[in-house]
Amino acid sequence: MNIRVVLADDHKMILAALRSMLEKETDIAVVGEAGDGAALLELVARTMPDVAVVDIGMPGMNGIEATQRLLVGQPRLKVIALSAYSDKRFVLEMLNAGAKGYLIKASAGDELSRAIRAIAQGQTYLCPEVAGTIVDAARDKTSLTGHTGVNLGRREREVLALLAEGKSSSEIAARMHIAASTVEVHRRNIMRKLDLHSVAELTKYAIRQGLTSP
Amino acid sequence: MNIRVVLADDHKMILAALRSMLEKETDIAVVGEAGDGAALLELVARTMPDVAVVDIGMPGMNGIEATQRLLVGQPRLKVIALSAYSDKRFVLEMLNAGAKGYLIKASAGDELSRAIRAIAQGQTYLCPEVAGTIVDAARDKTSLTGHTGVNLGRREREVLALLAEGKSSSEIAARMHIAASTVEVHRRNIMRKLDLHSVAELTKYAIRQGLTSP
DNA sequence: AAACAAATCCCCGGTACCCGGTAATTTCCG
DNA sequence: CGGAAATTACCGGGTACCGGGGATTTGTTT
Repeated sequence: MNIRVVLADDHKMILAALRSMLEKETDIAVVGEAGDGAALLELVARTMPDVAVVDIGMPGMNGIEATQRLLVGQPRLKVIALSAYSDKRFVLEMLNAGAKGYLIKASAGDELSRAIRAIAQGQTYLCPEVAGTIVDAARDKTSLTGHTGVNLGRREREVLALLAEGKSSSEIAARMHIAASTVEVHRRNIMRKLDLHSVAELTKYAIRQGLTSP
Repeated sequence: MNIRVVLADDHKMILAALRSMLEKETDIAVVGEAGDGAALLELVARTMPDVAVVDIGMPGMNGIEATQRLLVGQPRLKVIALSAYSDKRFVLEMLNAGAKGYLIKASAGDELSRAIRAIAQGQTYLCPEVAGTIVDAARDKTSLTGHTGVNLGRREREVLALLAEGKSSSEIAARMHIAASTVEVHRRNIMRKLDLHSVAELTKYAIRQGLTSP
């Protein structure tokens, strides 16, 4: 019985490359590809796969949000997160969202098929780099017991996205039809929540989150 | 006669995936993989391939610098740039560096093999998105005739990298053992040269250049 | 030698960011 | 319903960014 897999990434070429890598495995069948979160939701509902390999950094709906929504409708689906970064926040958020596996793109190529098989059997698979961050986080149990603390509000995400575009507070205020002072409060709350202290760090976080493109 | 190809990308999994995609083509042989610019130089000198597929965003030596150095030693080598972005500056810099092809990762998967065949026959291959930016640039011929205007000095690149890390001017000054005022001059010169006007834009540019990781 | 670019340093002024606190309203969830 | 969170808004202060100018040294090019 083949393991039915769908792939989600915003780069078509990466999708095609991952597909041909997985097609070499006789026990794995790639039954669909999606370029963004919305397409992934539709694809999963239609094809009912066993495993979804989801890139975190996708435009529009990012991988974390897509995973949350996905598992509401398809609780039996197994999700493997695929990301360029092993950032602690992403790992925890993605696992909290319900992902059963986490790989970084710097992992060896054959780790993906091994992860798929492990996850399909109900196991959890983390690549070594990520496993390290998990045990670190387990030390200060606050970050595992509660949520990660990084739950930005809808408006805060909007502000963050515009900040990362290079917009000034007043420009953002005009765009969002609120006072500049409010924009500043949002920014400061974002910085406090994420423990970041400069526009550069905010920008990089927004890029990792998929809120804007580099 | 097979086309001998080497691949360079900082993500091992992407390398493996691209390799298995290309191995389906009977007339293309992948003879090596490199994870950064230095490894690519060594690999090319050792294997003497026909074509090098180079990701622009690599840590350490980025794809543009690697391409320049590569073509000094191996003028007959054909380089295909592979990037997540179709930014005008990168396209022009990469082509000026000597690349014969430019693909974005959002291109269709089979474009890579088509591009490799075209380049191996001495042609030039640009994906549609990039071709558009080229003709746009051709309109104001200044950007094609002369250099792209983006020739940052060594110190300017150092400042830019630290700025994109979230460091303040005084922190950068301490790190580089120069006065804070000098750091500010560098920053302003960078902004003027690149026509960017905020730390967020500088950060994104630095990321695209591979000067820092998101 | 002269011309030029790069890198270094300083001054000034304006603006926007960064951080602190306070507080009202709306929205969401137990 | 009641509390928590999100969203809205303002005040004030310090610092750093942003843009303009000028000046010197060094090294390269012509």
